[in-house]
Amino acid sequence: MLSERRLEVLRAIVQDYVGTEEPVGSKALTERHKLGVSPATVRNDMAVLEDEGFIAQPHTSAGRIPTDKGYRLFVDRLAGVKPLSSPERRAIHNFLDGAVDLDDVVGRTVRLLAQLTRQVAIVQYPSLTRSTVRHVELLSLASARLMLVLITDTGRVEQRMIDCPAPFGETSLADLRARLNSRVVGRRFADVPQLVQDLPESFESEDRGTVSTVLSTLLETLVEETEERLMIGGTSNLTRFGHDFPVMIRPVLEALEEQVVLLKLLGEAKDSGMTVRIGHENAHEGLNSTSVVAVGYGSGDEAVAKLGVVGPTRMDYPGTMGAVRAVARYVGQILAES
Amino acid sequence: MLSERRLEVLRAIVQDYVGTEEPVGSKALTERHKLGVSPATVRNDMAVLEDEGFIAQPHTSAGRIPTDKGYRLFVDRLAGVKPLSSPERRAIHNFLDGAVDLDDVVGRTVRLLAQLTRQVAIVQYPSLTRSTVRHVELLSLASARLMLVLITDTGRVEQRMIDCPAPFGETSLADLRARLNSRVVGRRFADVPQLVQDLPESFESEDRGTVSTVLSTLLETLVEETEERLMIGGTSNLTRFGHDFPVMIRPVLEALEEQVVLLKLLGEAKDSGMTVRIGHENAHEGLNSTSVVAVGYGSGDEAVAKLGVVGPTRMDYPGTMGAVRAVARYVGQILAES
DNA sequence: GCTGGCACTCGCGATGACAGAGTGCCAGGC
DNA sequence: GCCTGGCACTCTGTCATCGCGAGTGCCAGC
Repeated sequence: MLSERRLEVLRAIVQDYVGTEEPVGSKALTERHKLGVSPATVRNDMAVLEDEGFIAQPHTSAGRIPTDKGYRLFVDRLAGVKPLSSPERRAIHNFLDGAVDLDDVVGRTVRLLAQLTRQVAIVQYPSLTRSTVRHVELLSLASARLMLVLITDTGRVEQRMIDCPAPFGETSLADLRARLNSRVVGRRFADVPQLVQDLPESFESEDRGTVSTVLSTLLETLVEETEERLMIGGTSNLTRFGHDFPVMIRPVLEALEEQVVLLKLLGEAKDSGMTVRIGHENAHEGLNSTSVVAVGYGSGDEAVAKLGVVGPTRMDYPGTMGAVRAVARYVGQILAES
Repeated sequence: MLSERRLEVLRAIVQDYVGTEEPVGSKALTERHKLGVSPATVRNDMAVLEDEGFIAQPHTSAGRIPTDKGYRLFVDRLAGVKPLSSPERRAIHNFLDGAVDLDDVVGRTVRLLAQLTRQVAIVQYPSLTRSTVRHVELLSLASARLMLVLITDTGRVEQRMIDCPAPFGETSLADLRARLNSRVVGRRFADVPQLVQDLPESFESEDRGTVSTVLSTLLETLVEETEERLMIGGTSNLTRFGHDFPVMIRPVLEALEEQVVLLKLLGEAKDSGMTVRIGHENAHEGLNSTSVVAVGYGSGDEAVAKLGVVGPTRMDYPGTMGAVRAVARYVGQILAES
């Protein structure tokens, strides 16, 4: 077990390194922090911390920098979540309140988060899996061509074209529309399949083919759209990465372009509470020198999606976590209201 | 006027510089290209080209690199558009054919373009300005709450919530829906306002308020959505920029994050034919060291939106132009079919 | 267990020498 | 008049050297 003072030394190292981007030595530490001991003592502590793998020296006789393990300890035991300043709070409200639709909410959120944390922000669209159906609409575009529109409680709209096997009259259409809605409105996506299972049977035989087609398209949409979408922003903050960034930035940009990678990244985050993944804790290689701070957000108690930021392992964890949490909460509220 | 050979020298310089990324000297030129003259002669030609401002030397006694003006001449007079290879053509078809909806088409296009050109791709969503209305749908969500869904011929769907001033019956709703559609379906957005102008008058006085609200929301949607959306991709290709890229890349990433900037950028491109903007020809400062190749695309003869790529001024213009044009054509076809 | 002192290591920046690439110019040849 | 070969010059990039400063590890003493 590490003594109280050693932890204090680690905290000081992390804080200074995050601030200066330069390896921090024993003398500088005692000057900037009131540790109440001499540099020599700090050196001994540092030697221990290095043995334990919490810090490392880039070269012999340079200062120390925290390792991933060091950051981990810092996040878990030494750092709290820094609450936002009230101007920052106000900024969140002002910025998000003007949103007109879901795309807008997500877009604003991503920009806001990037700006607050000065890092790359990722916001997942509210997942359809846990959503409920607000409305299903069927439109007749041509005699044998329908359009299916699905509206969710999170304000998302999906549409699909349907080519019917046979012409489908307006009355049948109205009938199907009404029955469909009475069964699925307010229900969760997951429950829809069994709720509509027997619908075709109640129609005239000539219409059954079309009804089945419509239903299968609907179910397909539900499944397909569970593949979530997301939006990212603030990539220009990557230039803040460090001096050696040409080599670091490439794999990160590449990872950010792969939606699949990002979805997996967010997926790995815990459903509730904040998740911080540091450096090599990230499964994806390209992100081995980055940290990810992610949290779920949702309109009710349940998280419907996640959002977070990606930045250098050398980041201001308390501040970042504070911003991420605050934004997530407020987005949740916005969604609940709309 | 520049002699034939001088132009040939310029072409050789551009080609070599694009290939090697290094200032090209007279000796290297005569070795790699069969100019039929000695290095000394080429030196004289280079001196002239430099006087005219087509090439420059980074430092005294270094090789020459093309200036923006040099690239301009190259593009205008020396380079054709390189047709794609047939594997590339096939790739386009394979890649775009599987698209299921508009988002998907745009998403695939942007990825494809980034991959083909190895540069940053920008694809504008088909503009609603020149689009026509395929269908307008009105749904009643609650007694005094409606949802308006607008479907365009390019497959785009927009929805808006409407809070009615007074409850609105199902019959009135069906009535409004029918009349609205009979008037606007197949019409251009620009024509819609006058087509629906007198609609409220034909309704009962108690419903007029709601009808007006619906109409104004519809018109608002038409206008608002003329602010076009776009999608970008391939930002990791920015790392290919050059050696001095840390300083170049930052403003570019920043510019790419500003949709407004990009829309203006595409807006500056000619409506028909391909537009190439080189270096300082771009109005936006951050893009002064990049070139933009853009072209309109559309489902019919008319361009409904634009797409293009952003890359270093030192880019393979013929190849890039070929790829951009080919992709634009094929996307146009896809849109026309759907 | 903390502290001050001391010798040692190592990275970094400045300096200078050097090779290589490229230029401009000039005199001579076709 | 235009092209060519030759030559002197300039500049960059690289490499080795060197001294400084920061930082460490260890040890003896309190």
